[in-house]
Amino acid sequence: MSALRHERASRTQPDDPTTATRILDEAERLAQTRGFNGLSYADVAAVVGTSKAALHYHFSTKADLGRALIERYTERFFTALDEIEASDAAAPERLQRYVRLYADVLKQDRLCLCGMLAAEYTTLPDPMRGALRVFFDRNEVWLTDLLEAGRRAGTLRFDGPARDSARALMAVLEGAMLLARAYGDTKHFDAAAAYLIREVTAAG
Amino acid sequence: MSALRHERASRTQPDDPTTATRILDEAERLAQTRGFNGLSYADVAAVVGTSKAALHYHFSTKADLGRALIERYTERFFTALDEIEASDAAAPERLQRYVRLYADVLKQDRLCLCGMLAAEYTTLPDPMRGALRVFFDRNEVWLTDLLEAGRRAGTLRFDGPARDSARALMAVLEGAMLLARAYGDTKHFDAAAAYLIREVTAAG
DNA sequence: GTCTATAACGAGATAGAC
DNA sequence: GTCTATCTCGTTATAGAC
Repeated sequence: MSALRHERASRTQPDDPTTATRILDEAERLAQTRGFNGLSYADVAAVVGTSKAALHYHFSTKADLGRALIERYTERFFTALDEIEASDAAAPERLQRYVRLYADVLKQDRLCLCGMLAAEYTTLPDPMRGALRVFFDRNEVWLTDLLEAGRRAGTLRFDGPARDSARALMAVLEGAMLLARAYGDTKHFDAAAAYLIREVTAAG
Repeated sequence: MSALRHERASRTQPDDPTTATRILDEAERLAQTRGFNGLSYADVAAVVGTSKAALHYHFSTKADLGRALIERYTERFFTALDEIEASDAAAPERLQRYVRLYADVLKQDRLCLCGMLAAEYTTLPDPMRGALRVFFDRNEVWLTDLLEAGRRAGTLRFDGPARDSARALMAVLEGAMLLARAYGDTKHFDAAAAYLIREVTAAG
């Protein structure tokens, strides 16, 4: 028992839902609602029930915390994309499930973490900027592959390079979240998403 | 001469390009690049060449400054839209000119002021929130009217309510600016905008 | 691993002279 | 209308006890 506890304590990033994880959870929530600059160690510590100093033990600087946030978010997001990959759904259904990932975030009154951080881009420390672009690059690749497969199969329809459509798709999703939240009305998002899916889904 | 100077001094908001205007100019630039929360009185004062206290004379609180920023931006934006209205261009051409308004902002390495503020929405003082929604509401109305006119004339093509397409259009423009700036590459924006215009423009 | 205490700085805002 | 000076508060970050 005490041996086990000691083993946990000796790790810098425990994988059971302890302090570090709860810090990330609350920091993520705040970053998605108020932005990274609108997030303070004091806010996080208050909810987690610890002290500002304890936070600095786990994430020595705010830039470290921010980078960890993006990396965890990215991993979780692409785990969800892997599940879509693993299914036998056709391209339009996969696209809808992709859109639903964004819609689920918005339903929690949050923005996409990386969309929010993109707005704050010029004020972010360098390691965070790099991690952000990794997220968007991987999204672009995933979507581009999906669009090309759908076009080959005749289930998706669009003109021009698939990559351009992938970028437009990401843009409309990020932008629609932004506007929907300002209106406190997820229907703004749903309407924009439905429009995009309709445009890209082959008739019949 | 001294009478003239006195007349100017007696106004709270002079309409010649003096201090208040220069404050707004620089505050706007900072808000569009770093965000409203990333903008400080000290930053603005340094560029304008005055003091923080002088700023407080013109805009007693930061919320006042913010509201003034949005209102001036909105007026300027709709002045540009009025010019498009006044032209005899067809709907597709008008839409392209609308998109160009956004592209021009991005070329200055800025985001749409209101798109940026939408990301910071939850942290904004109430008067600013109201002013923001006025901007988006008026945009939605203007675009909806344009889309409906184009569909009637047979020059634009889209399914469903024009308002939904208007919202999707705004979303993709705001989102594409966000992503393009993170990549430091306006081509990201141009590709997304071109995709949207292509989808909505009637063939032939 | 977490605490108290505090350093060091920058923010928005105010007072009062000129 | 603008200045200097200052106040108060919140921020990130650190030191050192336990």
